[in-house]
Amino acid sequence: MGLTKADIFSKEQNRLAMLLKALAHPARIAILQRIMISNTCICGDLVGELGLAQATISQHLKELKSIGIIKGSIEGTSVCYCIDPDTWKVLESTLQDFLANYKGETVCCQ
Amino acid sequence: MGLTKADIFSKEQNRLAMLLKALAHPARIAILQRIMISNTCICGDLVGELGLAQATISQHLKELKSIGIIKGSIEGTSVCYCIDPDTWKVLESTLQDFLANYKGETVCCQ
DNA sequence: ATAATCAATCGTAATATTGCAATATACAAT
DNA sequence: ATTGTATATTGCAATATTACGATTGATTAT
Repeated sequence: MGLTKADIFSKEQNRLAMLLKALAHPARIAILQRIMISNTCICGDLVGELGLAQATISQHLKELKSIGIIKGSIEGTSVCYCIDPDTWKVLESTLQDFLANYKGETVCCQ
Repeated sequence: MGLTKADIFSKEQNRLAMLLKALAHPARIAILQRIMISNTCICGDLVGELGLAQATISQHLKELKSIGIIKGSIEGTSVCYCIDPDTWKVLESTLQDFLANYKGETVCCQ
């Protein structure tokens, strides 16, 4: 069908899946790394650096913004994007909780 | 176009994106949580619990398996799936590295 | 051998994602 | 007002994902 049955999963499961989905693209990984390293970001820089068209990068930025991972503010003639600390904290703790469920190797599947 | 331009990104960026993509679905989150909590897993159990068709769950398991997050072995009449410790470690450390790039709030975007 | 059970695969429909050219919008400088 | 510069949006084509019914293959019980 192509439509995720979100209603049969918990709010937390859906939220984590959506956050991960927003991160699950090399261009968005690269964009976030770039924002984190320079501790600021202007879209135009990315167009030159990433090798993707301006429309495509704008679209990826929009996706990251819509889920709340980044936020942007107009900085003179261009737009400054940066990580949203609150969402980032949620992401970190949610991921940590998820990963922490793993208790190490099992006795089966050997 | 719909085809990710994998060649313009680094191996690490592509690998992380692919791992996250494999996790980025509520059904796969739920499956992994179930495997982790019970410390073992049989596909049939999931069919009853998740509310998805057997074919769909089998497909999600295949996806997790193909990226190496889980591995399966035949356990009598059914198949036993469990977390692959090696891939899990890679996932944990790669994610940690990625998240650690964030140095906290910036001075812009206020 | 036959039936029963479990999981994988195939085929297909519906929907989502990726990427970009073209265009639009917003603002600054002239 | 016009031109330039930066980003957003639209429209579209190509491809990927999600879901499931139907079928197949493999194993166990009879």
